[in-house]
Amino acid sequence: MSQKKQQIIWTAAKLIHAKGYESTKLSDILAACGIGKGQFYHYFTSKRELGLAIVDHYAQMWQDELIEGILKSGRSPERKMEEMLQWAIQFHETPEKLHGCPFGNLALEMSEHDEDFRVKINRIFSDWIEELTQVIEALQGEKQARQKARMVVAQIEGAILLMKNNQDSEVLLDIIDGIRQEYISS
Amino acid sequence: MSQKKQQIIWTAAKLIHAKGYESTKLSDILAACGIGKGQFYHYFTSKRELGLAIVDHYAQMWQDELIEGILKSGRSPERKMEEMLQWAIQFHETPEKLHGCPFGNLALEMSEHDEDFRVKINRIFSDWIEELTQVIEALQGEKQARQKARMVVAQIEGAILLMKNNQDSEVLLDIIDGIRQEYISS
DNA sequence: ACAACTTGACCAACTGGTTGGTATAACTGC
DNA sequence: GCAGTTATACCAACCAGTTGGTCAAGTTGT
Repeated sequence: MSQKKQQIIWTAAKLIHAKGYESTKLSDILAACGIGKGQFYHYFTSKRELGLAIVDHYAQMWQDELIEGILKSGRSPERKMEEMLQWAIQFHETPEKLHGCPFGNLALEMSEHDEDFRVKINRIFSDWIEELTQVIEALQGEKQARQKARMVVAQIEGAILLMKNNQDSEVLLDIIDGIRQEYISS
Repeated sequence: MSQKKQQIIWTAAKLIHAKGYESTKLSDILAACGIGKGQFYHYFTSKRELGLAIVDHYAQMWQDELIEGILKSGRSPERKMEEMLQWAIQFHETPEKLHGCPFGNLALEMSEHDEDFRVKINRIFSDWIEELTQVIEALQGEKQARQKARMVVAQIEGAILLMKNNQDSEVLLDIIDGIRQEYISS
């Protein structure tokens, strides 16, 4: 993949994260990338292809940072949990506006209308839940570990949603603290 | 408010819930309502006015069913919690496609781009958290009751998000069951 | 008669995608 | 080295259809 194509994906990813897929028009993307439409279509066959590439882009980031970098690391389960919580804060709490979670946003926007989007996003969540299940087993044993992993993932995603609605990260921090108390400080 | 206006709001609410605000075009709404564009503009000054009316519509529904009907009822706190969980399932799990939570969906779509939407939606979540705090105080005491209420609301919203992404309600049921075990079966 | 309701053509701007063409870089054969 | 060829990158006008909103006119109900 060419450098230019990567750049377009990166730039468009930020736009779509901020505004959503449908609300981000091709003209917005072209302007932000500083390219013409013909050039865009040289690299992508459609806006949809770009959208899916953006999901892959974020998926790779999460795979590297969260799955491989934290949950599959050799560190202790307590450490993993704490790092995951810190990562969730860091990833989603930016100095400017609070856009929410790219996967959560796209899941809600696209899941019913585009199966390819839904499946890609679902894979991310499933991987997260799967790896977190292992961490929770190590922390509290096998009993209902998967259910708990699901609950934690849901809680983080829900917290991010509330944060976005509040346009204030305090609620995310509060909820993350509650999760921490339940899994690490006990 | 006239009967016809109510009908338009009701019909459009279902559409926007299913497809999102931006993706639901005025022409979709007109077709579903069986009215002309001029007629639409007789009742609403803009699509945005309709959108806000739809938020009010759902807010009233939640106020009646969830806040007044469950959380502020005279029943025991255990009963209230259980009914809230049942309500959350019932409200969001429909036989057809799983659209997710109207407030969650709109919160993610509109919070950064329309302050009036954000504020209205935020009021719903705040009311919910406020009333749930009282219930949790009655169940487990005052210690960190608000944090816990926030955690439960986040968890339900996150669970709905995962359900939508999975297009399968099993994950919602699993997480609701986990919440139940934490607050009622203990 | 008049307010409320309804109609549907019209509007300018916008939408994602198409197209023919130009510019530039890389390659090939002499 | 250089002209010619090919491949890649880039441009912007064009396209048909769509978008939310406007408007003059007509119909219905009281």
